[in-house]
Amino acid sequence: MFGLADCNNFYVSCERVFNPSLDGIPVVVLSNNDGCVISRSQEAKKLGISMGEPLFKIKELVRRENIRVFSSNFALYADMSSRVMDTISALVPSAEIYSIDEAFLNLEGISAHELSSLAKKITGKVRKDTGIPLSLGISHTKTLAKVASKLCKKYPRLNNNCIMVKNGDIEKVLGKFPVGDVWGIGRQYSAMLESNGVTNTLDFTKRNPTWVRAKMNITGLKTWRELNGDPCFGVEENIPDKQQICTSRSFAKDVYDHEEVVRAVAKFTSSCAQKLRQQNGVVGKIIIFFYTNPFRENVTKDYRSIVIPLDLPSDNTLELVKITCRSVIPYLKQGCGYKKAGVIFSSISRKEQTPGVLFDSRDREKSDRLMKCLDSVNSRYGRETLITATQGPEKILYNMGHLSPKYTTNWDDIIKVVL
DNA sequence: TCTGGGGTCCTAGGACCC
DNA sequence: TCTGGGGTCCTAGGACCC
Repeated sequence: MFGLADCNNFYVSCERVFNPSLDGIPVVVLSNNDGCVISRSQEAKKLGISMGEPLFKIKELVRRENIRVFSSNFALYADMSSRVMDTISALVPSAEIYSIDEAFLNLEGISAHELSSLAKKITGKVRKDTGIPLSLGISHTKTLAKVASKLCKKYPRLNNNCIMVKNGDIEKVLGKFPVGDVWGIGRQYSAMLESNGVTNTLDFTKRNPTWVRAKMNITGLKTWRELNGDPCFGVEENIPDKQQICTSRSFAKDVYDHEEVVRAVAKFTSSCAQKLRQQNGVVGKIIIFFYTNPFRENVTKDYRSIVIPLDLPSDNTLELVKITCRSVIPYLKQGCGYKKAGVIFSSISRKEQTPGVLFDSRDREKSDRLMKCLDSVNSRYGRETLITATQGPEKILYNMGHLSPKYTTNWDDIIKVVL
């Protein structure tokens, strides 16, 4: 048996834990740079605000309905997430943290009559200990458990628990479940299925597997099998190393001063390097991209991505920043106002498994000591206490005008709240 | 004026090997 | 009429996820 635990309206719920005046009223949380809506309270959903809606398109609605708006406070959400995940993990044989607000549960060895009380225990304890409302779906496969958890959100009378195990029940549910809402079936496939006469999920499960394989490849076939009760995915406990690490941001304005773009690239590179060292990796290839505002007309447009293969794999912020900044300069076009830039680390390998290089003149021990020092200063005194000179004092602005306090991770904010 | 930021897996096709 | 047979590795692009 598999479970899927999914926090309801997670970012909004995090804001509400520390600010109960937000209960019962419409609340939304915005993406970085205050661009789009990425989390909505039930009341906000009722007002017709959809996921990914740009803020400027609903300005009038926000004013009229008195909707409370928040910038994304990822320090807070990440900390709340780990509290939720710890609470869940303590109650089940094992769990896979699937995203910031979701976990798959391995319910092996738990008898059918115990499931219901366990489910109540999990949602109850998470609510009590962390303040976060949680939906829990249970079924024979991960994909079916996902369906069950979505039912919780649709039917309040389920009380956030949905155990979907009887064949008759499953058929009834799938007969009404839109195929596009199934985990693994996105926009393209649901359009394709619809044009082939498949609308609900039960229709899909009745299709011939050969047809599914031909139209949707092996991934689609696995989804089909899972919906038919045949598990294809297990609960993965060990978090694998990332194969790619990316840091990118949109800027508040179009940036014409190219020195500012270079500084941003330095900042993104440092951030990637720090994430890279956390998993003891070294990077073999870097991709830098930057572009002008794609939504704006009548301006000089530019979109570029630069691929830099490294001769010597590295995890040293100073080396990497030097490389990315030097590489980006010749490609920035005069007269272009850049709106977004990013850095991707690719071809990542584990440091201890990377062979040495014959003509490597670098002093790796010294480099390791320096990076260790850099990371420990920044972890102790705050993320950008120690930065490269190239990164310089920050000038590029990011819109983050509705940020709540870091209630759980920043001492100044904690003290403010307590007082 | 204002439009997010991360990731994964799979496949086809090209370049290469003997 | 006739043009080998068996592989691997890499990359770009397309689909998906939250």
